[in-house]
Amino acid sequence: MLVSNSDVPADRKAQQRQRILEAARQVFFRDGFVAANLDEVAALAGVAKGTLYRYFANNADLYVALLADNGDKFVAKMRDAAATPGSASDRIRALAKFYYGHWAQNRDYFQIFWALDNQGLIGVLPPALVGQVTALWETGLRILADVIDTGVEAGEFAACDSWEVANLLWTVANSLIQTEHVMPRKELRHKPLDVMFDDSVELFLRGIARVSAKS
Amino acid sequence: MLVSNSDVPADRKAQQRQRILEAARQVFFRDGFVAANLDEVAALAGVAKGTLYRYFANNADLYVALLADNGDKFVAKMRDAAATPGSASDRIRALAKFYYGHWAQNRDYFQIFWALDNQGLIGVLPPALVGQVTALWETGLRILADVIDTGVEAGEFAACDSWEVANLLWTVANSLIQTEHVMPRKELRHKPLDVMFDDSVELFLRGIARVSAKS
Amino acid sequence: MLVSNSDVPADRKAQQRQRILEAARQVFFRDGFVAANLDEVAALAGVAKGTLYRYFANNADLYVALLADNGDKFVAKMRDAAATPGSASDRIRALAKFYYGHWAQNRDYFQIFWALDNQGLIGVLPPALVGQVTALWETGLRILADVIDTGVEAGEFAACDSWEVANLLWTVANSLIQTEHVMPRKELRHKPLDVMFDDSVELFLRGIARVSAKS
Amino acid sequence: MLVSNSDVPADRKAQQRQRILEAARQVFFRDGFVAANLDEVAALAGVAKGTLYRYFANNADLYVALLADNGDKFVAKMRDAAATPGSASDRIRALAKFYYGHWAQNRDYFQIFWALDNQGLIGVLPPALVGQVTALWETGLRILADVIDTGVEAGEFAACDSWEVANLLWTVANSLIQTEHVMPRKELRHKPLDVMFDDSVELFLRGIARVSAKS
DNA sequence: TATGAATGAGGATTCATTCAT
DNA sequence: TATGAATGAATCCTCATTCAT
Repeated sequence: MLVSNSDVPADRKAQQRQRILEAARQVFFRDGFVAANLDEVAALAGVAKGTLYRYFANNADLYVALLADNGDKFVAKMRDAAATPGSASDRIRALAKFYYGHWAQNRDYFQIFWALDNQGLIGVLPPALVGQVTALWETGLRILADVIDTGVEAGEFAACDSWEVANLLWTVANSLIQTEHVMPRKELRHKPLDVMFDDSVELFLRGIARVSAKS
Repeated sequence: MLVSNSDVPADRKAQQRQRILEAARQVFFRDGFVAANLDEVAALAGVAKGTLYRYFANNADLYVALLADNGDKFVAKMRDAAATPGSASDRIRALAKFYYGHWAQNRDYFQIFWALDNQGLIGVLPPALVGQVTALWETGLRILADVIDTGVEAGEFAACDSWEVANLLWTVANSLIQTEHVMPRKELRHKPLDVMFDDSVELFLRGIARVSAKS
Repeated sequence: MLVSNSDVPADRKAQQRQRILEAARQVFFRDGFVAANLDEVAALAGVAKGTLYRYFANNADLYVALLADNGDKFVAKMRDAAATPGSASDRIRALAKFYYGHWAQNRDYFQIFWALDNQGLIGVLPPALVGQVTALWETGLRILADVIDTGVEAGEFAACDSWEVANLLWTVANSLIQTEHVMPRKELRHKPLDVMFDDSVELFLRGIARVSAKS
Repeated sequence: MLVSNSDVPADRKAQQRQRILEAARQVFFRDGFVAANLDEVAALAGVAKGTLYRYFANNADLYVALLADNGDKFVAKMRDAAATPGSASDRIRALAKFYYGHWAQNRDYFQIFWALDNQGLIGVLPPALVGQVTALWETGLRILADVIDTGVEAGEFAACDSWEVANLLWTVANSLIQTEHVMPRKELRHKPLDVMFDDSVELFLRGIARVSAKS
């Protein structure tokens, strides 16, 4: 055999772990962390409830894993977007575009992510989880700040505190997404989210543009 | 003298109600809606568990009342801020200042407000509540959009879709606040929230300023 | 004044007592003793909950009063029916007719009466209540047995243990009524209750008739 | 050997279920449906409170199961009694004898059965339960009516509406039982229930006998 | 005497977690 | 390793009764 027979169960295990994570994602998304029901997670994953505990120590641990799961892929793609050729503005637009698309594909993930605090989980969850999330956040900000720095160096943007500005842009993007969740009464909007995403990036870019460039 | 002494018990009742609301605010803030414990609310309010149910039909109703409680005061103050004399930009600054201050004084209230969606409460809570929150939201946006409109009319801002722009500004403000809750690791910030609030407003104002004004 | 002013409140009291009893009748009937809700009784009676306790010591006492209330009227009317002129058979028919009519007019009362045991109230309720009910029962049986005795003496019925026979007839009547409550699926019946009442009385009369009388 | 050992847990489950049902029977009998306490059921069954909910969805479901439990055995035995050789009268006597014996052995079951209406459970309980009870009732009546029909055909009984007559007999039997519960003060009786059962059957048989047979 | 606010014991139900098989 | 039965702590909500006004 090309594959040692001890690897097969290992693969199995990995697959099962994924199935559980996928089930958890759905349930946690729909019901929130506190209201989520492990019975349902188990049922959706097609395993017994007790089996969950062979893969995840408990509720919170499953939650942690859920958050960690997408993190790596996310950062990698974000770097790709930041490496788009073109001006700093273009790269910011590319980042925004990626971010929006990523959200559209992973709404539930963002949901869980934001819920971190709103459900009073910080302080309850193991510090390791909070650390992971924070690290992810920081990495994203760093990528953004770097792009802004290059824009400033190239004379494209006015001199600024790139870290703060990155924070602002990051904040705007997340907020648009968040609001989409929080305020489902779409008539308050009258513009679809992707348009608002573009518009807010443009507004933002105008806000940080080098003034002399405008004259 | 003109007031009959039968109003005294009514006052009592109102006070009791306020005490319960205050206790609920603390508990709901700390634990979130789903995890909140009515026993504890009762204990904090210094009443028996059963007494809660004389004032609020249940969990959700208490939550509703909590949200409604601050709403009216909020809108009134926001109108005051919007009526500040000065340019549209100044009035927007005043609104932002008020908003930040209001948050600083009512952190828990915002917390509860945002939790609406993150805990999957929309769809669980009585439509009346969701309607109330949405109406509050809309009123705030309307006030903001009106200020922007006057700024456009005065030639202070570029022509724009004031409703959308109001949405953006509103979003930024809320997001800064929200992020403050979600990301307590302050070292990712390096600037205090009030400064970021000011900076983002300035960035925003630059973003919507009439371009010719810059030349 | 023709009426001393101390009697007026006494009348008031009696009226209020009646109103409470009437309200209790409705609620106890609909919900049964255990599930009945004093809040609702008070509301229906148009008094405050605390007021109930000025008229009745507690739950059970109200229940007792409810049962006692109709008892006297019931016995008096039953005596009237038993005094109908005619044969013993005719008087039994008159009693049955009265009993059916009384039930039709006081369904809820019978309901409460029967519920005595089915809700495990005997043993819980004060012995005074159980005594009252039993006495009522006994009085009814005695009236019936006396009629049967006269029928036997008149050679209309076969010699029999009139007390036992009265018990049987009494039982049949109550049971028809009881079944009407317990088995609302009327299609199991196909005859209306009044007809069955009549038929069972005739069957019963045939059953106790002096055999020689038939030849 | 042919039976897989996977049936063992199934057996366990069935036993556990029976133990819970038995405990429920005692508690429900003593206290009635509304006043019954699941804590006590669990304690009596020797299981944890939560365990009840693995077997029965809730209060009412347990009640349903309780009623359904005896139903099948009851019908089977009743058919046996109806198949006794002899005259229609004898078969009716056999049915009465069975019915009395069944009651004597399953007093609590009858108790629960009758309580259906007296506690206002019809309309509260799931229609499925009411349907089950009604079906049981109907089956019993059908068996009885069939016996009466054969008696009429054999010239043993007078022509009659067998369904109505079955209803009457059924009613008498239930009522005697019911009264035994409702009126525990035995001194009102002076004859034991089994004697009254026999006597009432004889009275009934005389009542429906072919008149000409008497001459 | 009437009120109705307050009480708190009581009971149903849920669900994360454990553990024997 | 996987199972799923059992657990019991946790929490919501009800309502008869009391008592200060």
